[in-house]
Amino acid sequence: MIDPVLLRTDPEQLKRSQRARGNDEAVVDQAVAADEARRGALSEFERLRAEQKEFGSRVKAASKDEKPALIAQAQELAAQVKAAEALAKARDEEFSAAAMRIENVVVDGVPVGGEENFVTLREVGEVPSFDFEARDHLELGEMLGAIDMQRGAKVSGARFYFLSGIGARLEIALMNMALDRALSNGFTPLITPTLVKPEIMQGTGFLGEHADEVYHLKDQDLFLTGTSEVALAGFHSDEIIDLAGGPLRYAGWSTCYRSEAGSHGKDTRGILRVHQFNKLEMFVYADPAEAEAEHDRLVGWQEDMLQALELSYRVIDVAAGDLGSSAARKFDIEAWIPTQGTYRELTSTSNCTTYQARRLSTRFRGENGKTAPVATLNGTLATTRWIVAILETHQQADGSVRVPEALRPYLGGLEVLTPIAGA
RNA sequence: GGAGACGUGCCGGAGCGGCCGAACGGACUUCACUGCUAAUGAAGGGUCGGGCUUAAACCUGACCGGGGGUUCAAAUCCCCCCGUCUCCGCCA
Repeated sequence: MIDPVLLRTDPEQLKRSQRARGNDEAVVDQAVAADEARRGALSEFERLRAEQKEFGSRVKAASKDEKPALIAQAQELAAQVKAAEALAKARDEEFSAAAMRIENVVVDGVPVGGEENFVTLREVGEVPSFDFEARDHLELGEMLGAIDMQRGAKVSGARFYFLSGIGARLEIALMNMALDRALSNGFTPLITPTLVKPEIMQGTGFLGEHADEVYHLKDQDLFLTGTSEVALAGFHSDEIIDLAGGPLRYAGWSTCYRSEAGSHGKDTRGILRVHQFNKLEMFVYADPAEAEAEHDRLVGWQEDMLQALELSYRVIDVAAGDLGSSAARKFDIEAWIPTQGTYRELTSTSNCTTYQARRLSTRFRGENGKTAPVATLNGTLATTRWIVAILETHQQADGSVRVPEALRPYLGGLEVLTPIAGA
């Protein structure tokens, strides 16, 4: 939800943002008109309601003979109030619907345009090269007895898998390493619900353009979350939180579910794109004034992880047209995947400014003691997908995989993953 | 799954259908007193909107778990939903 005051005072700014995203800017004018209609209807209702209240006390004070006449008048007034209230409510809903169509105002400097218009901020690490034919992550995973797609498909269908043996350990190691780092950066760990109510799903904006990618349990009317961001954003909904001691940082550990509707035939091999995976997600509630600085910190912590895992990557500033409706800016970190000869997304971090918090009603007390919406930010710290980059980047000629030093403590000191016999 | 009780402000806890945005405690803020703290005394408060304003002040509406309804008038009466607690049963 955009700031309604901004809508009144500076609709041009909203239009500029809509244009940068490639969205319709007419919705801004529609929202302005709806806001006026709403306020007019509200004033009328309030005027009548005040009159009714005043009338009510006269009825009470009236003598027995006066009462019937007064009550008759009051009944008429009551009907008017009821009609005015219904109108005000309808106008308010129209305004909300119109305002919801406006997406978050992008931060200055975000590249204009669509998916292909991203700007590369930096490339880090040397792109790995091999003096042998590199194997892809699935081939390696099968040799190591780490990934079992066939049985995944047998049990649950396409895009499901088992992580077995060292594969299972590798994922846990990765997640634990991320968690340790999050803890040392002051994050509070949370293991979150992965089924949430419709209003929480709605509030986080995932029922917008991503609606068809979300699993829905019809009988219970619950949604399976595609990221713990959903539950983490809902965590402080309808609350006034205390940011006096700095931002509130949470690290959410959860399984994530994505239907991947519309991506048939894409990334069908291996665990790059799957229906279910694990993720450690950073989520921050911050003073809006600190949001951009915090966003940079989140990217920094993500880069620390990739560097510790000795991966080659680039950081991109995602273009306005490719941002989710809640995001004002988004940085993706993409790791080099040798067998694909390209960079693939391992992390994504968004600054949602106050957009998400306004919808979920999460506020804080500013210096003047007044409440104001907080800024929310989120970013990936580790996911199952990272295994793809790790296996491919650190593979050796015999199909073994060198374990990056930083990860070894989480694998009982293991230095190399070796293919299992008969694989 | 069955039976019952309950959901009021930051917390505890009252509340006859109109005098209730809500008694009374506590916490909190400010002021006074005290060498400091404590204690004591006094005063003050919620949230979200609308109007008028440079702003404050001011006027005004909504909000007593959520949503409907009855009534001239609802925290108070009725219905539905959600949540919490207790007991019984069942499964772990």
